[in-house]
Amino acid sequence: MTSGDGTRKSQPTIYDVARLAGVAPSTVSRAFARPGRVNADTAQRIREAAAQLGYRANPVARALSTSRTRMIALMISDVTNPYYSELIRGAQLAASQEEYTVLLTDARESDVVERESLERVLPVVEGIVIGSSRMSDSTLRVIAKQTPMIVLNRHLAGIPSVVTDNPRGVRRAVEHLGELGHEHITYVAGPEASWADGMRWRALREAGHELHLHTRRVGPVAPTLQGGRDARALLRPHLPTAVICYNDLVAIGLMRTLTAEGVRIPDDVSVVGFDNILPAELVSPGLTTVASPLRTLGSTAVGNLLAIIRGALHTTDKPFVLPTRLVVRESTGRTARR
Amino acid sequence: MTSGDGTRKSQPTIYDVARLAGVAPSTVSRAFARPGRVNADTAQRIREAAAQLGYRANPVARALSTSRTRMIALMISDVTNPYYSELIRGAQLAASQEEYTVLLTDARESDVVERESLERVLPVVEGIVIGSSRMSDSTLRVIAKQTPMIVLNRHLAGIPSVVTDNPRGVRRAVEHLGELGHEHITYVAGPEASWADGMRWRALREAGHELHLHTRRVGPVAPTLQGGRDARALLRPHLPTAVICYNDLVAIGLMRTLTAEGVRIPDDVSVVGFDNILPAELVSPGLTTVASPLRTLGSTAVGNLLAIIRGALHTTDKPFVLPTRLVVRESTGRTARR
DNA sequence: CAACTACTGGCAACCGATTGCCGCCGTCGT
DNA sequence: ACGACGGCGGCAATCGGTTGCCAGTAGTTG
Repeated sequence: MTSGDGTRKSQPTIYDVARLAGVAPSTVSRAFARPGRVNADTAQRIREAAAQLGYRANPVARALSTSRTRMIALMISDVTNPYYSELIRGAQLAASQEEYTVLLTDARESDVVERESLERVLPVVEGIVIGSSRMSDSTLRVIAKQTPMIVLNRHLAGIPSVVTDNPRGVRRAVEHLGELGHEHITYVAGPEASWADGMRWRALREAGHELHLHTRRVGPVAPTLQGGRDARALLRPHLPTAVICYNDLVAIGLMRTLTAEGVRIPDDVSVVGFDNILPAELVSPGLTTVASPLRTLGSTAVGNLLAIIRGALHTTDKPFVLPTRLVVRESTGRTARR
Repeated sequence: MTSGDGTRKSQPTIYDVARLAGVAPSTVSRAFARPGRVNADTAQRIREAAAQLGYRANPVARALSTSRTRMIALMISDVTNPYYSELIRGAQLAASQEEYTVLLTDARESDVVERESLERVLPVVEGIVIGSSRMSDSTLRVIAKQTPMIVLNRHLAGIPSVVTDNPRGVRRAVEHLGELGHEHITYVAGPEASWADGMRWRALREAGHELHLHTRRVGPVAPTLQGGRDARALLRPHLPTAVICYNDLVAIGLMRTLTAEGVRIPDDVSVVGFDNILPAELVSPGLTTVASPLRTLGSTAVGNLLAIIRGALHTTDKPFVLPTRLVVRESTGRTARR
């Protein structure tokens, strides 16, 4: 009972090529894998035979004996989040440059799914980039012991990471609000487990202190549109004039809720987000945000990972820091309120 | 010179388990693969030994002899496009239900990249879902001959596909505009290679004819925000009162350009998009759009593909049609103009 | 009691590449 | 003339499972 498709004819193997070229299979293998090891004429004959048969090396067989699959995993918590679009793009970019394939594992915000897909994928990949994860530091360390790993926007002693320069970004945002005359800034916090959240709040406190602005923290809320809607309630009874949100989705959710109430942005409230995802540019008013170099984040993570796999880069403890940039749009301005 | 990571200790194999349990490796294999084939007591002993060693079957080795990798490919032209977020999610959902892994191949809108990543991925997967592709029908047919394939929103005789019910959706949109008093509808066309584009325009013509509305077609434009901006010029000299765009991105791009010019939406122009991607809900005014069941599209495609691989589903020629739904938001209304 | 069957477990041959080691051959040095 | 050596190709083991086939045992049947 063959499955319903057309004849899936078996690909030619190294043995077929060897027979046609009149050499041993091992010679065929070497002809492709180590140039120079085989006599130029022989190699030429082999290449012709291979071309004639349309031979392509079977990656599975190769992986079995070399245990190099040329695949890496990229683990994220939610493909649906626009934050990851550009990140994935960057990762793919860097991977395909070295002829690697990236296996996307989407945890769908569930730790069960995360564990399962990780287990399915781990034995197949040569390394893994943790874009985001619900797993504990210790669990991650266990995994890192088995396979090369890079972590994004999170700090784990002994495990290489790539992070964005939150302090600088926050600083710029605070300066911007300060220049607009705001004296109080409220931070809408994201998930407590988020390392970036801690960084942002701390940086905000410090910047506020230096620039003589009052800071306050509310939350945490979920890092989603809904989280932003939920944040509205946390801003009672006195709506602040300036709000910095954990990320763009939260900021957008909040803006929409406020706008629906008749609150004017930026006249009544200025709102700032983080990351600069695509929708930040599309909403009205456009969202002022601390932009992360999302694509670069993905590509340097993969680049570093491949370097480690290659043995070219030594597992450095120091996080690799990527610069941020304040993108000013229309969601921030002088307050019309007293 | 080992690479910089911790000791990547080799996983235990069936040979280790066999030794510990005092049986032959083949028995271990059978104990897991065919329940009942091995005596219950023996199987129990083997399971204990495996647990003790923390044995996990090596998927690469298994794939070599069975040529079943439990991986499928999902090919799309641009991960960055929000259209694919939900689609990917749906695909992952269906795949993980049957313990399959999906390999995302992002063509980055380049045929070279598309070919390369496809070649890298094809020998490894058991089947492929074409989410979008620049490849010609004949090229796709060649590939379909080698491996099970499902195509989305495109029709290829002899190759199973999953499509959205464009005619019905268009019909609803036209009725909606008709009810609002519009008498002329302009269609901003997408890429000529797009099968969906042809469907939409044809359905629009027909619906317009039946409902006694005038229809016109401009374009084509790229299926992106920029395409939408470009579309503005095509609407001169007389701005129509109602525009249906190839997809949401085009619609949003167009709306932004118009709004920047001071054109009021929907008072001066009503705009309708297709697909109902996330930003459609976020922009102001909210975009009225013919929603595709994106997640379902992804999951049924993968579901059908796996059924074909399993041999359970026969390669049907008939496209699998998924219903659309008109989502009315604020971008459509009665025209204030004469 | 012979014959037949069902149940189990082992042997060994794959799947398709990679690679250590050996041997053949021709060349060069002394 | 003989040994050393470099170039090149083949042999065979290996990666870790899967599976067809066979044999031994026990239970059943006539």
